[in-house]
Amino acid sequence: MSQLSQHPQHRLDRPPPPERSKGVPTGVLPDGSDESVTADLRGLGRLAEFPARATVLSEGDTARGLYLIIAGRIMLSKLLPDGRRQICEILSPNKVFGITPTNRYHSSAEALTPVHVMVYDRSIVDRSLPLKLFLVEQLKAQVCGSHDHALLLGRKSAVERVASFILDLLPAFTERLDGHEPSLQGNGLVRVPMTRLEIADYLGLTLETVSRAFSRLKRDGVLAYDRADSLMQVNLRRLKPLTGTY
Amino acid sequence: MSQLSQHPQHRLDRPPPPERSKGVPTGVLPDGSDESVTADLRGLGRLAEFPARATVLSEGDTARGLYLIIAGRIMLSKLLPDGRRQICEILSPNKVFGITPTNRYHSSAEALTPVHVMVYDRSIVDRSLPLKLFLVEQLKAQVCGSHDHALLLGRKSAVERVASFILDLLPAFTERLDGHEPSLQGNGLVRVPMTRLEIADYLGLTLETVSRAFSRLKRDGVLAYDRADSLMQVNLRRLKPLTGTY
DNA sequence: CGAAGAATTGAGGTTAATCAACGAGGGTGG
DNA sequence: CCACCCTCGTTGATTAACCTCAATTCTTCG
Repeated sequence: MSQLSQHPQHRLDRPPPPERSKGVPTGVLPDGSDESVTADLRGLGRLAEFPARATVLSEGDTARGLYLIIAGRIMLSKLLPDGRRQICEILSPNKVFGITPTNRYHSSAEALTPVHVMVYDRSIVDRSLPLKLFLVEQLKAQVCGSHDHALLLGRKSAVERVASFILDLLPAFTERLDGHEPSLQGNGLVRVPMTRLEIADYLGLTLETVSRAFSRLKRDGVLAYDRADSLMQVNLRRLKPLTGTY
Repeated sequence: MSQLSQHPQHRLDRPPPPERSKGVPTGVLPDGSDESVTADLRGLGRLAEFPARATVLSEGDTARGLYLIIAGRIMLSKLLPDGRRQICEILSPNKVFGITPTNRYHSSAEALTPVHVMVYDRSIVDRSLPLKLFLVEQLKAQVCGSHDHALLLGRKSAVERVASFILDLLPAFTERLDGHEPSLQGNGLVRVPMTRLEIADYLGLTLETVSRAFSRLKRDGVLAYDRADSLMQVNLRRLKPLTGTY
């Protein structure tokens, strides 16, 4: 009856999640980096590497500097005092994090895959014009991405959220299929790099609801998979209308 | 049974909402602008004014330029094809909108109050360094604000969302009350500048749920009000714990 | 092989949405 | 000036979606 105890699902003690997908060689960087865009910014910072699931920075920590993803993926999250978690963004190479208008980090950053990042001290950021100009472009994209995420969180149903999430997993394919392409995408496996709990925290759902949505999409023939962490087939023509966006 | 028909509540035909609070003289600019910060950027753009509820720009329109709020408030929103709406941000003076990484606007902007804005053509923005540097600072704040909003939309209950919203209405007071200040704030009225529907679209709820949350807070003695558009008293000490954040 | 975490699935409960009725406030026109 | 209308807001009854709790299976790893 307490209105404080509804959305939650996992409070407080959150054991460190182990690295996923042990069947795949780790240490391999999953995302290709776009060398050209950031090449001129390399000299200003220092390179750092983190294994999957490592915490790169924590909400509330004193902001040491800015991070630029060279390779791998990062997720940004925020916690409520009772342990409810919201994953706010999932960032790819060339995206920045550690953004804050104050002197403390506003959200936590965790490596979703093994990552390579460039770290720029605050003093460097303040002085480097190219870095700031780069920042403007990246922040524009991140603001728009946040708006899409707000629309998903505030107005989409569970299935719509999961369908949207899966579609976002396939950036290489979302550009195509504007008309009549092969509806089955069978390029081997599409990796699902997050656990059901992480997906749930990203989509504002519980892990059970995410699991049920996946099962439903599988049962309805929209997806085909054997393992939770990879999709063998994605029927885009049927998936897209389920996102609520099209 | 259709999973497409849950969150909605208002689809398609959305009649133009009339201006609120007819009892207050309009044309008066509600928010004071911080002249100092943006003074040096004034010469680059042109000033424009919009009455309350005017549409400043629409999602999907070709991006003509960038907008800086001088006075008044703007809300940014996105629509799903079936009419579900999410208000993504509510912006105050010195904030910018019309941000897009492409050549089309990514969300719509509507005046919540009468507004004064500076309009900067894209070509100007591309060339003006001071403008870009200002942009960086503002975008940092907006990214963090979007993260807070994601946490609210994804993980907070209806009452927590409304309590958080009300707390955000009182920026002049949120800084105080870190310890033991007067728990009743009786400086005349706190204006609620949005209709229940707009609040609902901002908080990812229905207008009925918002209304019930207000009623509950009133019944519980957390708020006191006679009219829906202004609060006579806000018990901050009791409101804060209801936001889920503290 | 056994343990531990992740995922799935089912049963039941709770929140918020939906559907509906009513009332208050402001504007308009007779 | 009053009747009417329209929108907004409130409140109640009901429904539906999602959460919670729980049991089971699967995978991975020691």
